[in-house]
Amino acid sequence: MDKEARLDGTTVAEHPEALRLWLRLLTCTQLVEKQVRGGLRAQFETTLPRFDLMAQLERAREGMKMNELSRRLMVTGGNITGITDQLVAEDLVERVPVPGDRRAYRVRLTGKGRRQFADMAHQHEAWVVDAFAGLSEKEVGTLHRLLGKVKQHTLSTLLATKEKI
Amino acid sequence: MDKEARLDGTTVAEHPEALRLWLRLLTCTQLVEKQVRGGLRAQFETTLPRFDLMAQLERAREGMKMNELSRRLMVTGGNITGITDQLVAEDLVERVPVPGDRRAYRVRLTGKGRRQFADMAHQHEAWVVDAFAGLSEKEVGTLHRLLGKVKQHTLSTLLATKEKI
DNA sequence: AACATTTAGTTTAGGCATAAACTATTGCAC
DNA sequence: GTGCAATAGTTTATGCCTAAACTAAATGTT
Repeated sequence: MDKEARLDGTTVAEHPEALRLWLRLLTCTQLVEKQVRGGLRAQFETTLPRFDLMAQLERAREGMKMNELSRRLMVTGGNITGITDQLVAEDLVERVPVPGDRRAYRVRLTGKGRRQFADMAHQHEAWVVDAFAGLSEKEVGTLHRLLGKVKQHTLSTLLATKEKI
Repeated sequence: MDKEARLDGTTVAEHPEALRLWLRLLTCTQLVEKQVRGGLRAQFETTLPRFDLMAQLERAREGMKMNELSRRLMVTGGNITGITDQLVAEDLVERVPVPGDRRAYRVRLTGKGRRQFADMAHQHEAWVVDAFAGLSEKEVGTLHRLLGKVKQHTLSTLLATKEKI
């Protein structure tokens, strides 16, 4: 049923716990993502990347530049171009020029986009709350804290790699 | 830098913790995945899906049927067809007929595939261990346990949805 | 002013993933 | 044994995503 089954004696001789943890983390993420993607598709005929992009814009009334979106969503610029093109075509988002820099523009939600996002965000929250409903409040806190440590550690080694410190 | 920035007051009025947790879970997974994908690409000129498929086969000496791979890796059959085709072309994997069922066959590692996988698995483990090096042994255990609860809960609601219980 | 570098965004080629339609075989009901 | 549903795997169309090459505009150096 899932990848955790992959584990066995020979591969994980030395640090089985880390590998097991990684596979479980991956499985959990995939399961929740599957729920969310399915819901977005079934109820709103949209996708997670489009939702994510709109979520970024929702709290930037002035809009956001492409490279900012790219950084925030942790995806490449070309990808942002593609998704933005779609959303523009459906009039959910618009490109507005940046005065003083003819290379750049800001992307921002249209009225239609803002309304549609509000609907989706509401449902989205419900799906996510469901996904973690098996945990107590305290457990949610613990999980958040521990993942915070993982994030910190990984981010710093990632930066170290890139900047050759 | 990452999606967690997405959060703000209006969207998460009721269950901010669950949403925050979800975004952090997603971020962690993406960060670790990025490390692993990058490593596989740089050092072995391969990809995570290919590695995952070979990992499944490594512990099935007789090989595995396509639909079994599909279930285990949680991806569609068509996808398995494509990845298997590539691996066959590189002689890392072979299709062997199943006696008594001319529709099916088993996919299994070749000698070359088995040797190459051993190398990769070794490196892979190192990357994963690194990713969680910021946690104590006890914290790893706690994280694993809590994610186990999430997995259980999500799996059961997912089954409930599919089977219309 | 002239030239190189950087920055903003797009395009292209290719891999991964899906859903849905398809082919071929199996096995069951009758 | 004929017909038909289920099963095994593939194909097709489409979308996400990346890296790398590209265009155009801005900036910095001399």
